[in-house]
Amino acid sequence: MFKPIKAQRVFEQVVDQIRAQIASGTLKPGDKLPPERELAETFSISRNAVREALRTMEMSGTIRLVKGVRGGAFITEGDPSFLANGLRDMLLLGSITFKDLAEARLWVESIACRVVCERATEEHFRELEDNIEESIELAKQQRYEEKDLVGIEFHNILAAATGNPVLVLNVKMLMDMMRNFARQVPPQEGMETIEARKKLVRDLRSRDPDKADESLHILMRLLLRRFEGITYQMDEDE
Amino acid sequence: MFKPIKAQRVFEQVVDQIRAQIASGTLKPGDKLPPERELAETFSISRNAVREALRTMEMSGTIRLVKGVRGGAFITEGDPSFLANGLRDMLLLGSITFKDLAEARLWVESIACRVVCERATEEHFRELEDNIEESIELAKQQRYEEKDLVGIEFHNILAAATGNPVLVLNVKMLMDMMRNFARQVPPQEGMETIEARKKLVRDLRSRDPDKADESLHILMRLLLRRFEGITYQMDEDE
DNA sequence: TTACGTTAACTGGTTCAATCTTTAGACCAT
DNA sequence: ATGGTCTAAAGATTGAACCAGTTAACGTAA
Repeated sequence: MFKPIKAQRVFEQVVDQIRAQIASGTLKPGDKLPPERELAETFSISRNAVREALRTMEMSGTIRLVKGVRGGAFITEGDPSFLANGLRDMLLLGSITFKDLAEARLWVESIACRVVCERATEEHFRELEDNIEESIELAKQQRYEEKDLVGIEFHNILAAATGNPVLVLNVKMLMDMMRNFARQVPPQEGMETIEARKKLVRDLRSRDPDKADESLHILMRLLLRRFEGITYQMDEDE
Repeated sequence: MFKPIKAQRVFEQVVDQIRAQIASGTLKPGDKLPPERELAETFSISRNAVREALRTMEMSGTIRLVKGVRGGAFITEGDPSFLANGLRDMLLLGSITFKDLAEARLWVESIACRVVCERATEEHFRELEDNIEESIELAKQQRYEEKDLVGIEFHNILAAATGNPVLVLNVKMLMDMMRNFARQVPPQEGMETIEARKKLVRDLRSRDPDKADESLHILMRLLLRRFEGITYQMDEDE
């Protein structure tokens, strides 16, 4: 019947008002908010309260804060990759193991592959191939760390090829969480995963979901082998 | 070769240090951080900087701030429902449509159903049935808003029955985003969705993934019908 | 003894004013 | 052109003060 009373803090009201402006279309991506001092004055609140509000929105990826002249708070386009920051803590808090993560990732990417087989355009396949070429080039130059980053990007591109931004978000989150584990193992130097990726793209191109799924499993097995030590460590914790 | 230098702000260093404490196990869920004033002193920074750090961690769901004596900053268990705040903005910023969301949800829950067929225990099925009973009870009492909340919980229970916390997290996120849309339509009064849920649980119990998947599709169609107006609105925007 | 009100202390929430630091651009000298 | 210096704008940080909610301890009256 009655709702619990929740003391709304000042900075929360500020966030709500700015959000409302975004919702109503008054503020669009790329727009700049007034400077902190000015916001404080128009809201008749302290600058600290404004800062906490901006900090909140920065952390949720809604705005980007840039310092200096021509600086300020800018409404972002809406790239949700920042979300991983909060999720990383979930890992630290021990509620998620590497095994859970790898399993969920396989499930989600498996869907992605099936959808890609149905929907992807030639353009998408080319993007995936370009990404692989980039990995090969970096491997030749022995720039293994950058190669790993490009390798992660491969999966983001794969998700993007589904055309569903929610799935992209999902995969990005999972990849970011994985990267947290990746720091614990040396960067990949071999070419097996690149070969596996090539095979996957071939299967996707031939629009064969079952073969693509199989290729994905091969790719994931390579990944798991690389993280073997961590997997064991996780198992022991259980 | 060189990486861009990113000035690390004071509050970010604080967040990192606290995170490190969590990672090392020194800080566990339920633990209380020292009061703001004390943290400021030990870090040799101002209280405002501490506050911005705490605000950041509060927004990412890592800590819970409570006021008053015996108050302070407490490490949370790791419930990721906070993500909805940031994701809501993604919706507002137009990078995600209702169609994308519903589609992704169907994909993810479809997996969940298949896994549940393999893994769920009798206990899980009972939980689902108890949830349905609760919905029926609330419907009889015409407490439709609470009934809707219980209905959302049904899907969280379903995800939990997979035993994979990452999937749970995923479903919770999607449900939170959906709830954002749900505010725009009147609460559900009919019994069709409850019947559909009953059928789904029956199929899950008989461990028949294909029939369960079909039941899930029926359930989703009911959902989509309810949100029809919004769906159209989204389509027009495209 | 029990119930109720009062008070004190602790803690996050907020304000204010000042200073520090980074940045983009303008201007200038080499 | 290249590099240096200056300046204004904006966020980053500080420190001190005060506000407000919460809890426990205490005291008083039924």
